[in-house]
Amino acid sequence: MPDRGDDDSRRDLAAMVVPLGRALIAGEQRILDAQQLSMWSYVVLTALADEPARTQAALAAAIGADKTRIIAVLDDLQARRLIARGQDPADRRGHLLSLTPTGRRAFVRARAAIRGYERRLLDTMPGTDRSAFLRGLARLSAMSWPQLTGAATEESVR
Amino acid sequence: MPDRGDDDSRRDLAAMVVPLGRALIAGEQRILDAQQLSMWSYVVLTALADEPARTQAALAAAIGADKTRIIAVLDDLQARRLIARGQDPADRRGHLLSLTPTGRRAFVRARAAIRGYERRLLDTMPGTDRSAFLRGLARLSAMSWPQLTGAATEESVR
DNA sequence: GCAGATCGTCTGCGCAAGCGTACGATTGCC
DNA sequence: GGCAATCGTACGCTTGCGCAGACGATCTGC
Repeated sequence: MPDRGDDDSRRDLAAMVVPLGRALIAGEQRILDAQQLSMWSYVVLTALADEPARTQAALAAAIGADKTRIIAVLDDLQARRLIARGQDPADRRGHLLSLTPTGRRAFVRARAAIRGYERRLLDTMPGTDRSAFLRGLARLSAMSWPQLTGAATEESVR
Repeated sequence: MPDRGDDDSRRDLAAMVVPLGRALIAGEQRILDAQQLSMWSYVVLTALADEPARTQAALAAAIGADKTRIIAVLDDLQARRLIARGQDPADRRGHLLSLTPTGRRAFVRARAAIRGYERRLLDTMPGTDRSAFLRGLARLSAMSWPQLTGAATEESVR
């Protein structure tokens, strides 16, 4: 007999995931405030730490943001010498975006603080649950948007 | 040696949880559209199915909504005979809120559709991971807001 | 070398949500 | 019996976000 017992009583997935997301955002915002970073700034730094971007449009697409809404963020980060916004000699329309050494240090510091915060939360649960939780979360979050939303109407996901 | 290997490379919790929440909302919205229900309507029905409310303010507080913003929702649900908004003989200021039989049927139908959707998503992962994932998620989402956000600044969570 | 696409920037619209205020009706305290 | 508090309702303000359009500068295909 499959353990469907908890299925009827448990709350909806969205009813747990969404408020949790809100709380995580609020908690991380606090940490980032201490580092004078906004959430968007941190997302940008994360993306650029992964790899530099050849255009702002590409960066915006990579982080799922509106291309017009990251301009102010980039302006700020550039003014604080955390990123470099250089001319692309091969295409003078675009801007080459990369982290400065200062920017990379700031990012590493911010991420360490955030990782510490998350670790404190995750350490609330047993170790085996924690890794399974992270594995499951990663799997779901790796699914594409059409896959995730499409399962609402189509009959098979796999 | 603890398995910290994935910790340095994995994405931030919030970066996985928040988009997942958005996708879940979008998927469930699709389902609810088919039942002519909004997300707020569904949340209200869920709360009232659990137990009737003695005042609108209590209901709003229970679902974490603004008391002024559920008025239109209640108006609509009442007009469609899904909820009953009766006068409280003991306190003529408040309204007794409860599900009508029709409302309960609509709720059960909607929840079944949503559960099916979530099951299709969860069945993507191995069974053992699934239950651990749900357990961990439930644990995190059961933590209070001050607990979740406070871990950002304070040193102990437990 | 010209037409059409792309890039960064600016501006404005629309929507949803939270928050505060106000107000009449009503209740409970003392 | 009077005063503060509560309930439901309406209104407006503000913030954040997505989306769209426009513009000059620039690149690419042909």
